[in-house]
Amino acid sequence: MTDHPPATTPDRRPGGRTARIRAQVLDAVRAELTEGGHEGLTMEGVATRAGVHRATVYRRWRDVGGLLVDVIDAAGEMDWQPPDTGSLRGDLTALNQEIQDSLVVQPSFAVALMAASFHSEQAARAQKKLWADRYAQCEVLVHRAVERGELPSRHTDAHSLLTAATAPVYHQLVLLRADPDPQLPERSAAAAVLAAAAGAFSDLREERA
Amino acid sequence: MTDHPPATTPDRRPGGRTARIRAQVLDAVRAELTEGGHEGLTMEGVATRAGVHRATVYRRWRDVGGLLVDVIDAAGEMDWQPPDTGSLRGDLTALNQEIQDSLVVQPSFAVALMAASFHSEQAARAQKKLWADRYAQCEVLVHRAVERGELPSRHTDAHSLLTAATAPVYHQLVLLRADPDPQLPERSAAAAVLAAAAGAFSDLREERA
DNA sequence: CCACTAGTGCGACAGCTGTTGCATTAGGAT
DNA sequence: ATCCTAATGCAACAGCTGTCGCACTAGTGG
Repeated sequence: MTDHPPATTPDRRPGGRTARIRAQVLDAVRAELTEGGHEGLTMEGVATRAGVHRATVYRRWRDVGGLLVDVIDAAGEMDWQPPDTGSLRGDLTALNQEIQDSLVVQPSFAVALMAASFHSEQAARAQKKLWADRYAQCEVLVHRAVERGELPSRHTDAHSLLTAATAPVYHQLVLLRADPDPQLPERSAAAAVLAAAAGAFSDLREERA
Repeated sequence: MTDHPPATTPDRRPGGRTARIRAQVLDAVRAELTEGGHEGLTMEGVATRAGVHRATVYRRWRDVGGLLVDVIDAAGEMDWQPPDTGSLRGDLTALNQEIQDSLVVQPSFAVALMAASFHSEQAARAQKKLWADRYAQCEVLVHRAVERGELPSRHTDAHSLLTAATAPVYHQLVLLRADPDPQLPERSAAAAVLAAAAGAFSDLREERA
């Protein structure tokens, strides 16, 4: 067995007990993660909280990284919709507010996930994919703004604009660990919109499909 | 002994052997960190590489977090100067380029430090302080730009501007783990300058000293 | 040169982590 | 209802991690 156990794809026997134990374990992971951060995430602790034997957790998820991958994938499966307030600035502000809220809550599941994804290569890949999906979903905000005529050029790099708007929030709260600024979501969104209006993200050299 | 051993302040006996062992251990930490990332950082590995007994490392630095604090503090002690190219956009571009270079190198000591600072509360504090110092140093870029008349208002929040300029680089490379974009440093800097020129970071409500 | 002692090396130890073989249970199929 | 077997529980095990007492080395001060 060189490849991983079918943690995310319980094909063989999808029946009651297996699914039940998987749910118990994933719930335990989320609980441990939000309570004690990624530090408190132990195979032992998860097994105990889930009421499952250690060996079972080791066999199905191999290590902490495997648990995280499963949790991240589960998070990606829940449907999520970007805000729609009627204006680009409003949308980006709402998005930033949502991000800030998820990061400020103590304890923050989102922060724990980011921190933990540095532990495991698999978890990092899973989270990279999750984030790519979310940002791809958000590109519709930019397209709507272009259709409304809020942006000067049709050649606006949506991803750059979204990154410029949201990155400061993550940077302040995750990396710099600064105290949350209630005005940051709006100010960062506004700054990105102003830069976009000035053509900062116009993408004339690369036609992205 | 409830408080930590005087790892950073070897007051009692600053003599040859103690200082020599500290240097050996810190060198070993940096080497292990850059080679294997924060995953490969083990007390055992550091001790072996430094040619020192495990018990010595445990006694003086207590755990991996203690090692990281000492390394981060050492990194903060080396003097660093923000770029001075003659224009705000040039300065921010150069700064972003410097950041991107430090993050793109494989293996990246900077990324390993960030990842590792999620492990330990002490390391997180040390790095928060280091980053605050660096950003405070960079505020001179904004002040120079104001004096040159590149910015419309004297009330420009330097920290917000700097964050807006640099955050996307960190976000792309550290959190989103995207492939490095050689144009990102300049584009992000340009976007921040445009936003600042449009008054996005004017701070009229709070007079910061 | 000698005495003092902080700091280090050494080895043994407990506790924890992850693995493995075997017995048992429970979901699925005939 | 009964059998089949995947999945789990159980327990013993090796390996690693962190701690501690003791001996000794090497700065430090006289």
